[in-house]
Amino acid sequence: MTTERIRRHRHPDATREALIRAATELFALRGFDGATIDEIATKAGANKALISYYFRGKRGLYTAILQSTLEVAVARLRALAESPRSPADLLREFIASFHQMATIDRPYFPALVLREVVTSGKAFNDTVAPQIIALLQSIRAIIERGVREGVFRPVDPLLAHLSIIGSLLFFYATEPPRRRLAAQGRLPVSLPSPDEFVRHIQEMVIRGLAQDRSSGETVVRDRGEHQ
Amino acid sequence: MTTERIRRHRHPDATREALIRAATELFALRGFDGATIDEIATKAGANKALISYYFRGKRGLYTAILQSTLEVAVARLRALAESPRSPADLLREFIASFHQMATIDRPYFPALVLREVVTSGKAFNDTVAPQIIALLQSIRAIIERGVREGVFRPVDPLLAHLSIIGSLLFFYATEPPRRRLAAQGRLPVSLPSPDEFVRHIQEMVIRGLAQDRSSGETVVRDRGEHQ
DNA sequence: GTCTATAGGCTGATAGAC
DNA sequence: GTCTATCAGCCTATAGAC
Repeated sequence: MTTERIRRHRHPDATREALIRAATELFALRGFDGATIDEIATKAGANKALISYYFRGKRGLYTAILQSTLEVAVARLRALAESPRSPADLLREFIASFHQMATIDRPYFPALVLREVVTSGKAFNDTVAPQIIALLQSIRAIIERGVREGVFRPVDPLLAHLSIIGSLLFFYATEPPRRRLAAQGRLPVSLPSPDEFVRHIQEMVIRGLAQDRSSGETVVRDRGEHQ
Repeated sequence: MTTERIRRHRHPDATREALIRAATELFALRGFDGATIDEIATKAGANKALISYYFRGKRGLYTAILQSTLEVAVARLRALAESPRSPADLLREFIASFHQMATIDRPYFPALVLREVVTSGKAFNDTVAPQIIALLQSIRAIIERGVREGVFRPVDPLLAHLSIIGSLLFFYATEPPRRRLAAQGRLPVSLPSPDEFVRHIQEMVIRGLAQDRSSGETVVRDRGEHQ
């Protein structure tokens, strides 16, 4: 009974998934060019030739990771955008959901995506762009509904999308270096918890988008006793 | 009268500056590892050996660019933070100033900085971190004054700083790919002008930070005729 | 499926002529 | 200051044994 048989019996694609996990972290940390297949294989506890075997090379591994990561984000947000709840609630929940993904489910997702968008490398046109546009469409639907219903001021949906996504990606992608600076005692302020960030960005977005009180024709009860 | 003599006579460090200009763009576009000294030299119309001559190698060129770029940003923001004008005005002006820098003065600054912060590479600790902290201190001073004066709600200055800077860096760093998508007709929305973005982010920030009306003890004149 | 060995390309750096 | 020529190192990919 060899090691290989045991491993394969327990989990069919253990090696494949180990490679994906290791590569996700290294691509996020160092970028496509900065990460080497040697490092990736070592970290995954696998042989580097298996990257070609499973993914047809380094680029294939990278694209597979990007694709599957974005798919999850797109599916989540699409489901949210179709919900009939209030636009403000949906944005709040989107931000909370992003937080869950960026800290628990896919910790390296923000750095990975941020990097790829800035680079707009070879994977961008076919793999990334359509997914980014799908994300935009979902946010756009929520915002436009909010504007129609008179709870948001009339904002450009693309601009709103960019400022929300930009804040989120930037915050989570820069968490590791921020933690490092804090640990070295070089930050002049205390580090807020991720929960505090979620609340902060929710407040900034909702307040930033909110329709001015008593200035529209839709808002009527400003000083009423109940609601 | 050779070509070299003419060039040197016109401008002492023409080659040095051509290398910096070319490298800035390529580092911003492809990252430190993605840009090659061959490309940089060709784009600059210089010989690649001159990178070692002027900057002691590729890394030295990169660090020099990062350093000088951040210095400019830090100096500008520091001057702003020391102004006695209203905190809201200062934030508006900071955003406008960032826009000026990101579009005219140093077009590749956002992508370059965003990349370096995400990577937190070798240049980070000595060159980048102190400058980032200096930027934070300036924004922090403005925000804290606004909170003291009762015009901003009590927010964590680091969180406010991150959401402002994150939006700005992300927006300008992703402009080229966005333009490309729009040119291909693949964007489902029209592309707002940079001016519209400036106004949008100014509104989002000021509204997001504003103290709720008629809820603080500091705000007195809400309906006064003058002031 | 996994591994070893190796090929082949590209990259950054520099010695030395001009 | 600039350029040519060259080198050593590293990187990805893969053929072929197991």
